[in-house]
Amino acid sequence: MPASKPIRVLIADDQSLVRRGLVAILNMEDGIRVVGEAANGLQAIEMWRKLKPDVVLMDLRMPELGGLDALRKMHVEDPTVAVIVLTTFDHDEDVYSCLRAGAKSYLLKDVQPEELFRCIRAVKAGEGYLQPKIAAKLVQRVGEGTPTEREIQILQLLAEGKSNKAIGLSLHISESTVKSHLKSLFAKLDVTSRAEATALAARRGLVHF
Amino acid sequence: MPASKPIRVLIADDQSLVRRGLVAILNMEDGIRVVGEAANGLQAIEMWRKLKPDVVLMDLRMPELGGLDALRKMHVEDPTVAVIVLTTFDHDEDVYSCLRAGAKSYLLKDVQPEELFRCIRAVKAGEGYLQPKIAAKLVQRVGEGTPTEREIQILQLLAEGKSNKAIGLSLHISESTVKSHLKSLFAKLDVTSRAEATALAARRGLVHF
DNA sequence: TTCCCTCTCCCCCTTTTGAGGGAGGCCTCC
DNA sequence: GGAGGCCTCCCTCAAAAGGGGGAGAGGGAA
Repeated sequence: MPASKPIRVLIADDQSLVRRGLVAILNMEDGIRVVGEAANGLQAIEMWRKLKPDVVLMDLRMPELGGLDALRKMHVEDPTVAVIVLTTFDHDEDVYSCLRAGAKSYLLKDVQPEELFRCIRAVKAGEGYLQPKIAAKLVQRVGEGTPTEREIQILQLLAEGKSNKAIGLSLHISESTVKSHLKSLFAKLDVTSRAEATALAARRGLVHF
Repeated sequence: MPASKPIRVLIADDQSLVRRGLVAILNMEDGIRVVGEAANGLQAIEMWRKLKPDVVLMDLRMPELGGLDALRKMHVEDPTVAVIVLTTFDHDEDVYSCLRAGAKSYLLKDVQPEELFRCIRAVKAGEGYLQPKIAAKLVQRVGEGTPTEREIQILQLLAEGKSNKAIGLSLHISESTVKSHLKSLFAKLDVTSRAEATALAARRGLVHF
């Protein structure tokens, strides 16, 4: 029992129910201590600067400033920051973005408490921690064509029900160009219609409604 | 302080993190006692029969048997059953379905613990409990045309990227009929394209990917 | 430099979609 | 018995979408 120095954890989640629950669970575990709670990204950064916790447990969907942006800002200030993203959604796109932004781990909220403890300890030790489910997504990712920024932009407008012409007007490009982008986007997503593309975008979290 | 008879609560949620958190929070509150935990709908029904709790706190998305189906079965056995649906999503369709199925309340997980306690006490007292946000959805609901079963069915296939012809083949109806249904569906949803319909269906939870 | 990718735009062509009508059969509710 | 809703199917027709091809400009990497 390392009663010497408990791991100091900061929690960032906008749902107070989840926050309180996490506090209760983590504080029951030996060697782990919650030292702060934040309800949004701004608070999280602020408290992180003040408290310098060993590990940050961060939700993604938060008001004011999302977890991803908060993570990015922390990573700029301290590239060694130990952030575990803990979220309900396994939107592929979020996983990639967070890990690219320097997250040490990406956990789904259906994780077992014991695994969460293991993860916190691993991250505190400077290691990364990936669930097999998440790791599989990364493997799948390589090789697949990744949509470009422009394509995502068009996908967003498409999902709002806009026609190719309307999309072209919005982005100040010709309808032909829109169709051209959509052709390569459809190929990358492996879909054949805009309805299918919209559904897939919703599943993967490519666009945010 | 009613130290006399605490309200006996059963929790049904597949995420052990949430479950444990709820237990910790609820048990800290005077007059409320968690008497059981279930990880899916089947377990929930089983434990509900055995324990006869005063109040059931139920998540919707669960393996084996979802919260809605579990709620329905309980309601058949005991129409006075006191179920509070506690979920992350405010998909309009879920709200209507649950309340129609006999839920006494529909809470989002971003609820404050204090409001959760109030809700549990109200429901135990035989009252319903609706957050203003949820109540507003119900008001909005009336007057709007509600999609029929058939329309939802077609919407589902549409969101999978199927063409009208393919949808017709799937449902053993003519393409003309599909177009006919889509016309009234579009009017009800107030959209003009299938991509828009798909996006709206995703938001409202009309279809399940 | 050459190669590859992205973004931009164009052509051609067929198929699908969406909006307008209408109509008959089958329900249920009043 | 009607009224209204739903499901089924039909017609027409213009617009949109999607699949095939090509092509030039720019940028970054090998």
